[in-house]
Amino acid sequence: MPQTSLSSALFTLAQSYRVTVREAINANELGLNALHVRCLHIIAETQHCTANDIVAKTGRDKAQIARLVKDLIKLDLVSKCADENDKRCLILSFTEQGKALFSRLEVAEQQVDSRL
Amino acid sequence: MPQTSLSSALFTLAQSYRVTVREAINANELGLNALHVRCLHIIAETQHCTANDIVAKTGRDKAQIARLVKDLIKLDLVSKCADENDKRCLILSFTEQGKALFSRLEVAEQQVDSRL
DNA sequence: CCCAATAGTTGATATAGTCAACTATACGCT
DNA sequence: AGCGTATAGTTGACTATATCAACTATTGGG
Repeated sequence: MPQTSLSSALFTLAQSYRVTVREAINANELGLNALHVRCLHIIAETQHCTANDIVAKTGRDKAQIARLVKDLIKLDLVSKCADENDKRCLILSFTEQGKALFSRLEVAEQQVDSRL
Repeated sequence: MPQTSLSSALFTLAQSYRVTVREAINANELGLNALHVRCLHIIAETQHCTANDIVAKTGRDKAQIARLVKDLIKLDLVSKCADENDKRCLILSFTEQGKALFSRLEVAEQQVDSRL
């Protein structure tokens, strides 16, 4: 690890992460990118996750998130359903396929993790 | 730190890094992005750095690197000069301005680093 | 009931990344 | 030397990502 402690390590790690993840899920075949993956994580770890939660956690533009989520829905990894109490909010949750893909993802990530 | 050990930490860290760096150098004003910064790092840490070295270390397309380097030169942060022994190779080095900016960058990165 | 605020969507546009073709120089061979 | 091939870098055309602004639908508070 070179003198430029953090940044180089960070870049290297991120790159290694990306490669591993892409292989684990069929990222290329499905047309998924790093942000799609990030969305999946947030959906997984957030109770009653909405698009707006993803916007808040990623700091990205809501238009972009709307389109990413649309992709995930089109791939049948995620489904959305209006909140009973507030019909503006669309709660996102995994489909069975989505759950399966996400667990493959977690395995892959632990591989990177253990390589540290 | 949540259960999804690595990836979340990585994303959070990367985001924190980006924000700090952007503020440190006038990234927005200068029109620099994360990859420009990465290029600066590689130029700093590589002896007789060429565009090709950057391509090798980042794994990015050489067209993209060519354009990033062109930006850095236009901003007068970096200068290029043909290698005596092989005139195809254009050696990249910091200008005085580039050095100044890079040291601000290093300070900012150490802030993120110490926040760990 | 009206107004301001919020969640999400869409269209237009800007920025970043990729692929293929090209120029110029260098190297190895006979 | 002269030829073919490899390499460094540049450029143009294209695709993918990201951003901005305008819009709809719903909500909550006077």
